[in-house]
Amino acid sequence: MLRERGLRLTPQRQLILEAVHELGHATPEQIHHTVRQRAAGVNITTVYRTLELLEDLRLVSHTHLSHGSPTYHRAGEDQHVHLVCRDCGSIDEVDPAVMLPVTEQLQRDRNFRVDVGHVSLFGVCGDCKEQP
Amino acid sequence: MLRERGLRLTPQRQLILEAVHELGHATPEQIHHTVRQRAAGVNITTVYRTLELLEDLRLVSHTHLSHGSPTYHRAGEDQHVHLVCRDCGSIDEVDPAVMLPVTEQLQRDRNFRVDVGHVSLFGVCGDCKEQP
DNA sequence: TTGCATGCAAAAACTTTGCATCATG
DNA sequence: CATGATGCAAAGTTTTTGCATGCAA
Repeated sequence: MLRERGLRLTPQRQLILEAVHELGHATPEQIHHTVRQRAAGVNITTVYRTLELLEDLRLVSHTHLSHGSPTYHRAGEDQHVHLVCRDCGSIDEVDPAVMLPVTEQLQRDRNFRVDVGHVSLFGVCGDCKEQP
Repeated sequence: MLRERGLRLTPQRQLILEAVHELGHATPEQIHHTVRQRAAGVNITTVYRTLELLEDLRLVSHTHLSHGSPTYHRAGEDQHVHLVCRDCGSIDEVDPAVMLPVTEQLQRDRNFRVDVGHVSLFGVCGDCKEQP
């Protein structure tokens, strides 16, 4: 995909994409930390630049979970909806199919096409509901 | 509500809450700008601290729209779901009822309670779909 | 009068930019 | 070997913190 666009395949880019896959959901800083374990010299700047690039290529996607930095995750075929617990911060994933009734209705009523791979739903997870 | 918790009602807090209501969806900086038109001395620090407080009290809520600062909006009775266009940045609001099928299923299957007032759905609005 | 709230300044956290050097294709 | 990519340093943004002062109750 990189070469198609006249771009270069570098070790840094490979490592960063691998880290996103391994971590599931991670901030630029967490990704940087993971990459550094394999290649100590990689700069945080490169992480930011590469994440932006990978997002352009639709290889990763990001969402904002409550406060702080955005988190990046794999994108593409196996999209998923995020369930973010506002109490414990856990991130669960569900099949985007759960959104179908909503996306269809919004398509009909508002002519709005929801980007399902980008959805994060805030709330309270089962564990936290039991411990108020 | 403030007094119930032993907190104080100050002009700054009133103005900030008013600004959130007037603006609909606004970043801390936009809120600060609006508040300053009525009271020039109000500090951005106070805006941040007050928004956090008002969120605690469930009087406002925030969501993250793509990149940049979070946006704050009124919360409480008249909750709404946000439709954010990734192309033109417009923010539309819809009745949270559209989410009912999803929230019910997640409640059943995952024991996850969705905070409907906090939902933002990314996608492409009708206007932008016609102009690629 | 009490102590919560504010303003100010400074620090912290996060992200972007410019430029010389490196290394992919 | 041309030019896209990286590392470094520095600047830009956004948010948080510490502390003295101010003011609501």
